[in-house]
Amino acid sequence: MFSKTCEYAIRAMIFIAQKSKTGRKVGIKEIANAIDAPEYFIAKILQELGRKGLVQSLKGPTGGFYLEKEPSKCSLADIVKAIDGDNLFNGCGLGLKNCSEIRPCPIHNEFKIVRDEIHNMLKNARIGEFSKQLENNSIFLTRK
Amino acid sequence: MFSKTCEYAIRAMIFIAQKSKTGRKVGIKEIANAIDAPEYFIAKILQELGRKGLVQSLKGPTGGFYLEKEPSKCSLADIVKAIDGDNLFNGCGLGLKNCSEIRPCPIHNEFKIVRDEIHNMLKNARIGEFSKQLENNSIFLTRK
DNA sequence: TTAATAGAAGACAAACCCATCCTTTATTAT
DNA sequence: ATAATAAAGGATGGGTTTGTCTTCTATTAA
Repeated sequence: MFSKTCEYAIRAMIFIAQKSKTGRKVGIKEIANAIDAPEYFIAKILQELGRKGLVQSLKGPTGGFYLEKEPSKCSLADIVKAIDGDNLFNGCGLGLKNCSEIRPCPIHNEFKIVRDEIHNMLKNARIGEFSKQLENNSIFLTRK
Repeated sequence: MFSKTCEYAIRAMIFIAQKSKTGRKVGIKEIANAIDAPEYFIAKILQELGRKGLVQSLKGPTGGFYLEKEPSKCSLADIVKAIDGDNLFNGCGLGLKNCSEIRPCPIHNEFKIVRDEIHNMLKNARIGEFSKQLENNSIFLTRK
């Protein structure tokens, strides 16, 4: 469904959103540890998310990643779009470039329905909405 | 959503199902041409589908690919499972190995809903059901 | 039986994704 | 000011996916 990069990105952003609520910045090592992801790799991913304006960062001691916008402003769909592009939300299920209403592939209509549901689900999921559950340990970001 | 390999596989199977209705076998070149896919590549893919028992073939003159089972027996879900595996139908949206009801990721429940809808959509789509529309030119398998 | 045909199988190449390392730059605490 | 800290940026390697080519094997038509 999502690329590995994108999965890490979503997990990292949810974690940063939680920590950012207290005004605290989080370093790459802490993030990598918390979401059980390769350190150097999420460093790269967060660089990219930073360039896209989805996350902010500060260098030096006490530096790290944080969110300047309300975490409620950023949806999982925003992250997916930034990393994997919007092919998942707009593309043809069978990979046909010119698939459209007037030139549909065999599963065009059925696929569009589920595609839109995925899109809505991700648009409605805001990175800030999981903080309490994370603290409760009722949801998790690690592999194991 | 699906791998390129899987997209080609679905398109090829739908095409073979259509041609197979007349009892005719179709060659790789004809398939590659009809679904606008790289010839050598779908050859490989069809080999794999053959090993999995989803398609039959015969070598030599008048040989080619065909379906011995009713095309209505084979669903798109069968093809996806054969090529991409069933991670799409069972896996965690955020790539967590141990994500489950009792240890859910943040989007576990919402994701499961759309995942199941995709699965049902693909289970209900049989490769044989598109033949008439293909002949009508009301649906298409080529990129352009 | 022979020649032509067409898929099977194996090897190989290019592109992309995933992951790691190293140097540079910015910031802070002292 | 200086040293320590932490992210940014560039380079690089491994693995998988995608795509191609060549040889082998099975089948058919003549």
